[in-house]
This record gives sequence, structure tokens and C-alpha cells, in this order.
Amino acid sequence: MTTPMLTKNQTLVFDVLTRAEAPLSAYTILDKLRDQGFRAPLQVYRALDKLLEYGVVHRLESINSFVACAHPDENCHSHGLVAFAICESCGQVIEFHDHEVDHRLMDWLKSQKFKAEKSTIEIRGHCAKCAA
Amino acid sequence: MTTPMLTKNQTLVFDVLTRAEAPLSAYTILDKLRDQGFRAPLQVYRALDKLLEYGVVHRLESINSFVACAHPDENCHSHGLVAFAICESCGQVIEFHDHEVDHRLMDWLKSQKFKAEKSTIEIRGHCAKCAA
DNA sequence: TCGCACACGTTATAGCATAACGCAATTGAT
DNA sequence: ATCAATTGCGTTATGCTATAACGTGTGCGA
Ligand SMILES: [Zn+2]
Ligand SMILES: [Zn+2]
Ligand SMILES: [Zn+2]
Ligand SMILES: [Zn+2]
Repeated sequence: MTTPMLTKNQTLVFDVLTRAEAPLSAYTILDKLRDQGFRAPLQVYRALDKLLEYGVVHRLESINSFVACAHPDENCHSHGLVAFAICESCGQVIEFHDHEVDHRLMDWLKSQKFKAEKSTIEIRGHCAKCAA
Repeated sequence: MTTPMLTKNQTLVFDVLTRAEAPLSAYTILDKLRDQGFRAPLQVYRALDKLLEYGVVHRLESINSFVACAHPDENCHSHGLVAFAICESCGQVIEFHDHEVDHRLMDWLKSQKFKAEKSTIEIRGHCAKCAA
């Protein structure tokens, strides 16, 4: 998918996520954008929906939060699964892709005749810095 | 972890999940147990917390729901990741384990010195029957 | 000019999860 | 036996996450 021009609200939400050092919940984003005129959750969720659709933002299901894609240039997401390591201390997220894992999972799904549409791979724990 | 004797509430919740043909949300479980005296969400969540701790129930992060473990005997969870294929049509869930995927992910995490604690691998799509 | 698609704003509501309090039963030292 | 700690339980209230439903305005092609 080629990313179209972002609207004002989409740009605001995307910028907040890009500047953040950890994933943000929709309501946290809302709070950060009140000064720019945001008033209701839907303004955030609608922007997020589009950003997710364009693939420039990811949703972390296990913590109900959102991050900007770490690999905006490589169009890596069209041909592989995305995985996340999430530090529960500092909140840092490492996004990574592993074709071996992809193929293995895809093979298994194929063997079950299961048609995959969305995937979630999230590992929670402690990053090198916080594992101390 | 060896599973201790379940309490009354834990047993009720576990039985509901065991009989269910698809994952259930905590509030759905609550509704199914009103006749047995359940009144508040916390009664369900507290039972679920224990059942999760004992490993006899899994939480599906991507759909805020819970399922009974499909492999209660094999103590498979202590030495490997658990993955789920979730059909968005019929709700059916297939729980599976793949050591190849485990090792590959674990190796990657090790290379990053990331200490994994919990993992979520969920594939949403359509099962063989529903893919039609 | 009409119709449509789309972004947007607002209010209300639905759905998911936990905090904080108190009580009762159990257990395990002292 | 007694006390303290733990655990399960029930209740009320609250907070967090997400969407429904309605209406407005703008741009654009038929
Ligand atoms: Zn990405
Ligand atoms: Zn960290
Ligand atoms: Zn299991
Ligand atoms: Zn199905």
C-alpha cells in the first residue's frame, strides 16, 4: 500500500507517536493533543484506523497501545509478519521481522487450510538495559 | 506448575470455558454464571487470574477473551510458546505449539539480550470450514 | 447542479478491567 | 489455644478502552 497524503488529524496523531519513546494508548494520545483542539476519543481512533491501514503505525494488542512503525521505508510488512519485543520496565519496543518464523507459521497454517489475515506476535519481558 | 485443587468459583469458570466452543469474554462468562450466584466482574476476573496462573486457561489478547487450554495433559507450556489460530467467522480457536518457531524467536531475543516473560502469538483469519 | 465519498466534530453508550473496602475461613507458627 | 498471615470471596465504585449514531462541511466527478 502506498501511503496517501495524511490529513491534519492523522498527521497530528502520527507525529505524537513518532516522537514518543514508548507505545501510547489512544487516550494518552488524546491528552497530548488537547492543545491542538482534540476533544473526543473518536478523533484519535479515526486517525489511528487510517494510519494502521497505511501500515505506518502498529497496534500492540497485549497492551492496548500504538507505536509508529520502526521500518517506514522498507515495505517489509507486505510480505512478512511483524513481531515486537516489549519491555515492561521502560516501555521500549523493538520491532523485528523474521522470515524463518514467518514461513514456519505460514506452513503450519497452510497445513490446516487456515487463511491468515492478521497476526500478532508480541513478547513481553525486559530489555537488555532493564534486565540488570 | 502443578495445578492445585480449584475453588468453587474457579471450577465454575473453568467448566464454562471447557464447555464453550469459542473463546469467551469475562463479561460473557459472568452472564453465564449469574444463575450460580455470580454478580460482579471481579468474581470472574479473580478466578481467571488463578486459572491463567495454573496454565489451564489462556488469554487471547487480540480479542479480549479466554479459552480453556487445549492440551491440559502435556505440560507443553513450560518449555515452549503457545500460538493460536482464531477464526473470525465461527470463533473456533486452534491452539498449537511449534518448537522451530520457539527456538527461532528465543534465539533472536537472546541476541538482543531481551529477557522474555510472556508471549502472545495469535493469527486471525478463517478456518478451513469457513474459508469456503 | 446533483450525488457521493470522505474527513471531521459531538454526544452518548458499550465493553473491558481494576481499586478499595470488609468479611470469613484456613493455616501455621508461637 | 491464640494470634498473625494468607487466601478466597462479595460488593460498590471507578477507570480505561472502543464504538454507535447523528450531523456538518468540503471537494470532485457525472
Ligand atoms: Zn513496522
Ligand atoms: Zn527496558
Ligand atoms: Zn495450552
Ligand atoms: Zn471458522
